[in-house]
Amino acid sequence: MLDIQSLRTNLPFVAERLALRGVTLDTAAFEALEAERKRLQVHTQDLQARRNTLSKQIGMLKGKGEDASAVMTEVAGLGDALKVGEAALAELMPRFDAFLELIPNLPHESVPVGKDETGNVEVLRWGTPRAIAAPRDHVDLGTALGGLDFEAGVKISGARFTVMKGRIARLHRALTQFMLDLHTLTQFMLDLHTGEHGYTEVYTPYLVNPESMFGTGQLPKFEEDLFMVPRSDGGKLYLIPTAEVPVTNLVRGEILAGDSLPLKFVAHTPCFRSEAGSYGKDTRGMIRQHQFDKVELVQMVRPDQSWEALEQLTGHAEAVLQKLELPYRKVALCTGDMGFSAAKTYDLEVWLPAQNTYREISSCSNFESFQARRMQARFRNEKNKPELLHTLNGSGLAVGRTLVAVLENYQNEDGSITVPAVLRPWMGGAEKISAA
RNA sequence: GGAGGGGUGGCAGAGUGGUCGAAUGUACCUGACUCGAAAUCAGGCGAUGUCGCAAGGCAUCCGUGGGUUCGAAUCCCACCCCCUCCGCCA
Repeated sequence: MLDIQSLRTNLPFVAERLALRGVTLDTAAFEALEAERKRLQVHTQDLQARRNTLSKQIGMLKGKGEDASAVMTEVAGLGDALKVGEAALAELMPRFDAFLELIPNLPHESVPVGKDETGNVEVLRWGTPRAIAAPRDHVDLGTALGGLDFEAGVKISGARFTVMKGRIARLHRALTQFMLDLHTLTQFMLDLHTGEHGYTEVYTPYLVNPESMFGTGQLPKFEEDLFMVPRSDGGKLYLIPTAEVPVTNLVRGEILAGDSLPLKFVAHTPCFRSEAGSYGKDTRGMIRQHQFDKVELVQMVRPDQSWEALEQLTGHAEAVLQKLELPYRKVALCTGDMGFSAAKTYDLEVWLPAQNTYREISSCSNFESFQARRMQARFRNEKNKPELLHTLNGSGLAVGRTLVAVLENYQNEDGSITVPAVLRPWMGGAEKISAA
């Protein structure tokens, strides 16, 4: 959510920045709402003030045992006007809030201007794709190895669900879990992030309430992208589309001590996305699923440190790719391609030989105070006053897509997969995965 | 699921219809004392919104939402959450 003051005092600027995102701010509608709000609020609060003053007089008169009937008659005359004013305000304010809540964040000045993904700017390339003659994709490779079963996923749940088996499942676990078994790759990811990067591991609920979804910006605008679980009492829970939601909401409604920042969390969770509106996209393979695992990095920082933190956090995600020796590129999303809540986003795209292109495997964003304002997440600043903190997050990494990248980049001519050296401790020392 | 208890400021904890945004303690800030610190003493210290050039004023907030009343932290209704015990359960 944007700062309402910025709209009041600098509406043309806000509209101009939003226009870069392809969003047209209805400034006339805002000004009308604001004028109405001001008129009603001043009027109603004035009536409330008079009522309060007179009521206090009644209390004082009665305390002294004097007659208060004249004052009581006077205050009774305020009743109707007050009720009308309060009712009008109660009707207006939700409309006012709804208007604000649907406005996306303003892009940071360093964000390249563009209208869609073609406007994104490559910041760097790391690694050189290995020359692979006639590369096979992860579907062929995984199916041939008996480790990916797309038909089973369809039978059990439907399109965009996959079953993993055997050593591929273990490879995925190696890429995902920390302490479930003796050695896993997510343990490697989590070890890297908790050990070398200073993050605290958290385990969170996978079902969250609407307030949490509002806090990070998924609601109210993007409900169709979520899986909703109705409760017997009429309430709702949502399956998390990313660990960003439960982890960031850890600080919702809190006023943190200034010296507790920055907070850095890492969480491994499944992620659930309905993928509404992407019916024809990436229908083959594991690229776009309703359920996938992700290791997520989240930071809460002081406002003056969030831009440094974004570079740092992105570097942490890059380190995973570098240790896996997967070629990737780092892209600064342009104004027209950024998500609703982000002020700036870097995507990391990993090389996929079978697609002969780079595909998104991580998205790292600084939300500045946009989420914090929705969540009322604050810290005590130098003046001991509550101040909104800044939030950031990034995938470190999406595990399913990392598995795809490992299968495709480490494939051998005979269809076997070389296990990346850094993963072998979590694969029982295995150097290769081959058929039977 | 059953029975009981409870949700008040950063924390602890008073307050059961009126001068209560709320005693007190603690934390924190400022000052005094000190070479400095601790201790002690004095003063200050909630949040949000809003009006105003400013000084400052006003409104709202005592789990949430309704209601009663001239007036609600306090009374009524519903809901949420926490704690204790019993039952059930991985």
